[in-house]
Amino acid sequence: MPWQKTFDVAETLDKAMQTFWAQGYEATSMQDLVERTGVNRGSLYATYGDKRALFLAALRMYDDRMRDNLLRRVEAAHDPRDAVRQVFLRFSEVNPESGVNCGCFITNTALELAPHDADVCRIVAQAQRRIEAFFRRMIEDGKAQGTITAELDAGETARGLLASMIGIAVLTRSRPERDLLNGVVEEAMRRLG
Amino acid sequence: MPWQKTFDVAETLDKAMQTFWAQGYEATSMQDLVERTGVNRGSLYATYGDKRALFLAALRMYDDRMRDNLLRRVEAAHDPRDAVRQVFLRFSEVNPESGVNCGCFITNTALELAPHDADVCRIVAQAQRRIEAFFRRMIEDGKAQGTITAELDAGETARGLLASMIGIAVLTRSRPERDLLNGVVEEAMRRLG
DNA sequence: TCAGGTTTGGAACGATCGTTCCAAATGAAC
DNA sequence: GTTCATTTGGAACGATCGTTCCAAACCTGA
Repeated sequence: MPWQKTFDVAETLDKAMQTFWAQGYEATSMQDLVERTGVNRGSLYATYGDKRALFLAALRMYDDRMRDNLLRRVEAAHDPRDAVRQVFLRFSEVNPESGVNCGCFITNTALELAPHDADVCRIVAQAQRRIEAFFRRMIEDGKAQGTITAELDAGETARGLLASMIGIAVLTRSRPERDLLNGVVEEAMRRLG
Repeated sequence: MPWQKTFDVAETLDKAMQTFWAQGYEATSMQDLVERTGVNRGSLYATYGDKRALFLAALRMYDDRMRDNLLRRVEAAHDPRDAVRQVFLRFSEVNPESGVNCGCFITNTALELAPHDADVCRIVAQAQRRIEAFFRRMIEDGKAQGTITAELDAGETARGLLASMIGIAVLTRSRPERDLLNGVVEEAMRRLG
């Protein structure tokens, strides 16, 4: 196979992303990635660069999908109040595709790498700001439509929802109890009135 | 020094704990621990066992201190409402001793190891349940004293505060902005009425 | 003062880490 | 069919990982 690769670049990056997502950066070896993607060492290095570059590409892919496949679609398909709930449910419920819930890749990375890697920190912080802005916009829209309490401070409440969402992503990995996670979601929704 | 060690066992464990806390388990090598504690390899192994045992001892030490030096003291020194705020501030403000804020060791560990290590998961989940129970008790006491809104469901609100606290611990490492962290604390306190 | 058992420090182990390198395989272009 | 740029698979690199081991240093009890 000379003039074109024998593997799908995006599909392989997706498998690498799932591996990093589930195991973290340090706990994932290049050998793990070779086995999970089915692509050889040399090809991985030639295509994506070294381990850190591959991780950054995976993180950006996750970030892009969160923006395009989650926030955008949810905003288009639901009223503001339900849109917020849908985002929460995404992180509290088991992924129907993989059958497991690895929480949030951004949140996992925020704790493991953000304090020690400026490039990672920038991507993570930007993703968190985007979610915060999404919540704020939904709250403002909901207030305008009358489905969310008008007295709320949109900015402060959005920050609170962001923290709650992150908390859910963590609890999902340490206490995957349906009652607990649903309870946190309901408590968060109740703040919206 | 034959019949007694030349280093303080608890003090050395404290230094190891701070290293694991700041860097995580995988990113911390035994060589790091030797340098940070000033204790030699052989002594660390003879005293604490292997790396995982040392980590578990450090995690238990953190858990014990959170129970004895944070929750217990805060509960004794403040009214229920302020006690909740004090716990939040502990995780959102820079530690005056170390000069940095590494977030919450339990939360860091919840993401990195809890899904893949049953012993770690048990310690982490128990610590989280203890904080949740603390919040619930403070809410019930505050309701009885009239400083917290009587209409609140103590159990559900406590779960919400736990998630918010975890969110703060994560944001501290990825977006250490005073306005953001204070805002989340204020939003959480506002729920108590 | 001497003997005994414990701690200590550092050398050394095999395994695995991330990374590099290269001969073999490949299929489009001529 | 020949040529050739490119990919491929796996061997191999040095570094570092967690861990083990042991001679030397040491203080306590006799």
